[in-house]
Amino acid sequence: MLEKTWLMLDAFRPTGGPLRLVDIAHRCQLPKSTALRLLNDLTELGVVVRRDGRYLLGRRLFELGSIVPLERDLRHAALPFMHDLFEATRETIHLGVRDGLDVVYVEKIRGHESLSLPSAVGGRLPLTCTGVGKVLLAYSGQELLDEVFSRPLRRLTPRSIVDAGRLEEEIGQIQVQGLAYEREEAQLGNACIAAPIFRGGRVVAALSVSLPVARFQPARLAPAVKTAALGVSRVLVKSL
Amino acid sequence: MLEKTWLMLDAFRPTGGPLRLVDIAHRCQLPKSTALRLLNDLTELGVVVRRDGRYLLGRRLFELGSIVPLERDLRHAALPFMHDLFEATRETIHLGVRDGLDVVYVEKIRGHESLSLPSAVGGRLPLTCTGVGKVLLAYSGQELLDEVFSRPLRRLTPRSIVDAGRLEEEIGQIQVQGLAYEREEAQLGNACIAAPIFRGGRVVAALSVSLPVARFQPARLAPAVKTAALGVSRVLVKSL
DNA sequence: CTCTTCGTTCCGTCTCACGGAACTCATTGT
DNA sequence: ACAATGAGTTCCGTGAGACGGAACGAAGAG
Repeated sequence: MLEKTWLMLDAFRPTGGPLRLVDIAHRCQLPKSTALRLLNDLTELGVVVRRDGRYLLGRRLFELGSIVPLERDLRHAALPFMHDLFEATRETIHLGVRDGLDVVYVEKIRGHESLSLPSAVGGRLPLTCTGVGKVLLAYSGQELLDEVFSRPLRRLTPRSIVDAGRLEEEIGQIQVQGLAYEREEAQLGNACIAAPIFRGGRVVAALSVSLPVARFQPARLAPAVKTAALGVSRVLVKSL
Repeated sequence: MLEKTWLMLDAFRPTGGPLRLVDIAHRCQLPKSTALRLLNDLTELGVVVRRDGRYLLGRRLFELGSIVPLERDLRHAALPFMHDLFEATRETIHLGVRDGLDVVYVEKIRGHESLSLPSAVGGRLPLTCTGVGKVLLAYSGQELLDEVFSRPLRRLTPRSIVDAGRLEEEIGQIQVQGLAYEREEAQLGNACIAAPIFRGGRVVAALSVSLPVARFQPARLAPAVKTAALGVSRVLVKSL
């Protein structure tokens, strides 16, 4: 029953709702009566909320999610540097960690005129399609690389890297430069530059600047991103 | 059983762990064997995580919490203005909403040298002890005020307002000025100025600037906070 | 070496989660 | 006007599995 509950909550991805009863039941392959009962229970608990007949994820979930320790400490350490980076570049800043073969975005800073990205805090994208993901991949060791190469590479745009050789080469470059570039591999029109954040010798996260390809100037952005990522790494060493 | 599960997750407040089995069992008034079973289930689901014998809240919770729609839309609308405000003041910025008689912080921006506040995203404080809370209180209607006054006012510091008359008077001032001030009522050494965010004629949130009392200059901060809050209100009207 | 204290395992009891079926209520099509 | 569809909801008999007391093992503390 617990399993069913969390399956239902997952059904709310990626928007958090609003969803109708039947949709939820269908996505989870559950009988309507079962779905209804569980949703009623969850509503009573404040985990989901009902608004004009539809269900949405509720505040209790938000509150608990906000205090998840790993993410919270990382964000706490990284946010000031992300703000520095934002002020220096005026572009969208992302902080992401790895979970399996995905990158999960943990924090984001955007300006008024920000481009709309397929990423959102709490969202997932394939490691191989994003700057943040490629950095994490390049520093996470051989076993992970083997696993990535053991299945076909996912594609989000015509520019996504789907050739294993091409990716391998790029991973090598990233390891040398300490930086990853990405051009329209996650979303057309969008480019990104990313740098790794370390703790105790291992990558724990990555920082990136995303912007329209038209404005993409790697040489200008590279030092700023590197500096910021390094700053976060230094704080992490002390605090965690 | 659902209820027990969420009771257990609440036991992780406010830090998210790490907690020992017995502590969790004790906080929830559950037998050890029951607590163990549930924690095992939750661990398997990725909702909690086990690290050297202790339990912590896990990433699945973080991801789901991040996509809770109400909070997400509000944050999305407010963040650019919060950054403006941060750049103008270089002080800690908060965004909070009301839940019952508490304020729940939904977003926060802080600089490198930031003061450590009792607030954190996902954290709760009594409405009457914070700038954000007092603003929300002042614009949420009479029923809420009645409820607040129907029980003794909570105290966080020697300066917290515990006199009903005093609070009533201040509520009046807030309604006139469209701004709330707070001096060491939530934490000694800390002051704050807050302004309401509206949507469809009702308060939905409040924005605040927090800083050491020594640097507190209401006259300088007031216009910036008001402008930012107004900006958010305008965006909300369009988008939601 | 004994006394705690914590995590873990086991198992008999009985609750309550489960989901099929039937019902209501709009909405749509003919 | 009247079926027909598809939504949300209610009901209830069955049986899986949640429950928690008790006993066990391990690791410190004094």
